[in-house]
Formats: sequence, structure tokens, C-alpha cells
Amino acid sequence: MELLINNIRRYISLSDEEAKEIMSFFELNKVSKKIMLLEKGDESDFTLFVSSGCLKMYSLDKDGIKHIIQFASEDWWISDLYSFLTGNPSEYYIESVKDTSYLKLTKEQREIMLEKHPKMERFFRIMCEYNIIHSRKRIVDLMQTPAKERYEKFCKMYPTIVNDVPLKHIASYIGVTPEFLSKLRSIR
Amino acid sequence: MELLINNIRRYISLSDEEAKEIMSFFELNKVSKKIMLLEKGDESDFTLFVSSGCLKMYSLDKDGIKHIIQFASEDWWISDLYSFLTGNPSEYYIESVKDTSYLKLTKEQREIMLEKHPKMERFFRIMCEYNIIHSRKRIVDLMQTPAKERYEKFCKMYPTIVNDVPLKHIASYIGVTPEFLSKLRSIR
DNA sequence: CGAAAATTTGACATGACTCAACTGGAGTGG
DNA sequence: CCACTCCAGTTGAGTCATGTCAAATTTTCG
Repeated sequence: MELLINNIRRYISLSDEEAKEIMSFFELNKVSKKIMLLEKGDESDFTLFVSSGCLKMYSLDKDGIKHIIQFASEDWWISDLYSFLTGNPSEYYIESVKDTSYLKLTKEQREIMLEKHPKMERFFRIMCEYNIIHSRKRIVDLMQTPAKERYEKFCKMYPTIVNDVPLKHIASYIGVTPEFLSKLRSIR
Repeated sequence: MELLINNIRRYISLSDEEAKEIMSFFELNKVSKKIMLLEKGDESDFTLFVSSGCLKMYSLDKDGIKHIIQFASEDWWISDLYSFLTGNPSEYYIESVKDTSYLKLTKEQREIMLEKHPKMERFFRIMCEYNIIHSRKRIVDLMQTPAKERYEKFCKMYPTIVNDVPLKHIASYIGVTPEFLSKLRSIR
């Protein structure tokens, strides 16, 4: 897919030849909405790149309440790195929010790819670095920003996702109950 | 320093020759407590590896309240990746909590090092991946774990740091006011 | 020892949650 | 195409976790 190659080229340069080879490590898949791609307890031996649609990753707490860790819509990567790296069973779930097509890179394929294309180490390194920046901002927000502002920020930052997912998912992502988010919205 | 080399060897293998060369990109520094290593507004063009002592990274909100993003004691890395990567002025502060010695790797030196030792791409990639895992756990905790438990987890996870820093810093890290943490502790 | 900082304590305020009831669409099946 | 169900979303009353502010106490350290 064009989209993936452009995504990679944002951080490193690739010849057309290389691009084609790299693509060959990925497998294209399509799912309809509400399909589980990863269940808690499974080993997450893959990383996904969403080419259209939207996925969500979440955990369930002891009361069975969902906490959304990440959305991934078009042009985003998503995986349970913990399980992916350590081989331990996953703590999280990954599920489609709408009809979605994605490219799948298995752990095994990634190792082979990194072996053959050490450039890609650089790509994944940089991608991770940006991910860390993002995670840190989110941590700071959870600590120092009131819920109402978190919601407004979310809407500004992810206008696409706001249209793709039900409100209660957004509530979960920003860390409040759906009822409370509803009240926040009505106040404005 | 031995410590740094062992830290790197946790993820990739290095010959003694390589280890020596890699060390040469770092600069050893020592500071006493309460010294600012990075101020908001500066460009953070370095990454630090703490070889003894303890550093903290924090943001200040509009009311001037500190929110600790990360501690780094012996054998930890710390940097404001955002500023380090983008060259934009930093949003954060880095300050020593006690007398500390650390190894400094500048952006420039890192680029040269990565050029000469592409292996290190792999090291930084893996380090970042583990960092992301950790950040995600912290996000989930902030969302789904009550403050008391967060405190208990912190004590278990970072017994060293508990002794190194005042309580109010821990309160800040787990995302509560010092007064409230104090009450939590007295309840037990 | 004495000043400054860290920690504790208490009274009170508030943001966010719980639970239950209600509303309004979006399917679904007859 | 209607009746029915099932969610998502809203609303309200009451509660709980955590914050605020101010003061008292303890610890740290020059």
C-alpha cells in the first residue's frame, strides 16, 4: 500500500526497490466492525498498520470497565508492545470499531525484515520515540488537565476519530465515565 | 562506565572494542543536588544516563504546580524526547534530586554514533519500546487504579527512589496532592 | 540553635462517579 | 412498514474520592 510506504518515508528514505521488498513482509487483511483482533491472554505476535477504518485497544478492569488505551485510524500503527516484545500473554484487547483494513506484520516477519533492512531499525526507533512523546503528553494531561479540557483537546486533535467512534469510547480514552462526559458537553 | 555498557548489553551485544568506542561519545558530569540540567524553554539537545544519584523531570502547570513525569536514578535514561527530536524548546525541567553523576550524549554525538554504529539504532529502538510499555501501564493506572494503590505500587516498584526523594515528589508522580497522599498513608 | 522545608491534620469544597430512569435512534423480524 | 428491542446518550439525586486552604507539627540542615 502507498499509505504505508509514505508513512515509513516520513522518517527514513527508501528506494522503490526497497519499498517493494518491505511491503512483502506485510499481509493485508480486512475485517468488519466489532471484530476482535487480539484478546487478553493471547500472545500478540504482530503489529498492525491501519490503512482504512479504525481499531481500538483497551484493557478491562476488575469491574469489567473498558479503558481505551489507543485508537488507530487510517495511517496509524497499533500493537500490544508488551506482549509483542516479551512473548507474554497480552493484557489488552484490540477490536475493530468500524469496517477496517490493515496490514499485519508478525514478530517473525519483522525480525527477518530488520535483518535484511537494518534501515528499518531506524524507522521503528523514530516511530517509538514519537510515541513516547505522545504518551508523556497524555500522562501530563491526565494529571494536570481537568476532564472538560481533555475532551476539547481530544476533539481538536482527533477530529476523524470523533466521528468514527461512539462518545462513550472517547469518555473511556480521556478517563471519565460516559455520564460525566455527557454532563460536561451539556454545560458549555 | 561499566554501568552504561552493561545497560546497553542488556539489549544488544557489543565487543569490548565497540564498547570503548561507544563510551567515547558520552561525557561524564557530576552535579550536586537541586541543580537544573534543563529548563523549560531551553532546547534539550541531549540524553542523559544516570550513573549514580537521582534526577527528576517535571512540568509546571499554570498554577505553578509541579507534575513529575519521570525519575531517573542509577542505571536509568532520561531526556525530553520532544525537544531532543524536534529541536523545539522544551516543555519540561530536569533537575537533580541529590548529588548525581551522569553521562551525557548530545544529539550531535548521537547522530555520529548511530552513523558509525548502526547497531545502536537497535538498542535505542528496543529501549524506546520498553519505555512505551511502561508509559502505557502508567496511563492505565492513572485511569483505573485508585490513588492508594498507585502509591503502594510505586513503593514496591521503586524502593530506591522512595528513599531518595521527598514524599511530595512521589505524590506528584502518582498524580495526587501531597496532603492527600499524607492522608492515604495515615489510614493504613 | 533557628529558619526553612516537609509532612500531617482538620474543616470544607468540588470534580467525578454510581445508579436508576428516561429519550431517541438504528437495526431487526414479522 | 410497523412494533420491538437494543444501544448510545442524557438527566438527576446522592455519594465518594480527591482537592483546597490554613494551621500545627516534625524534620532537615546551615
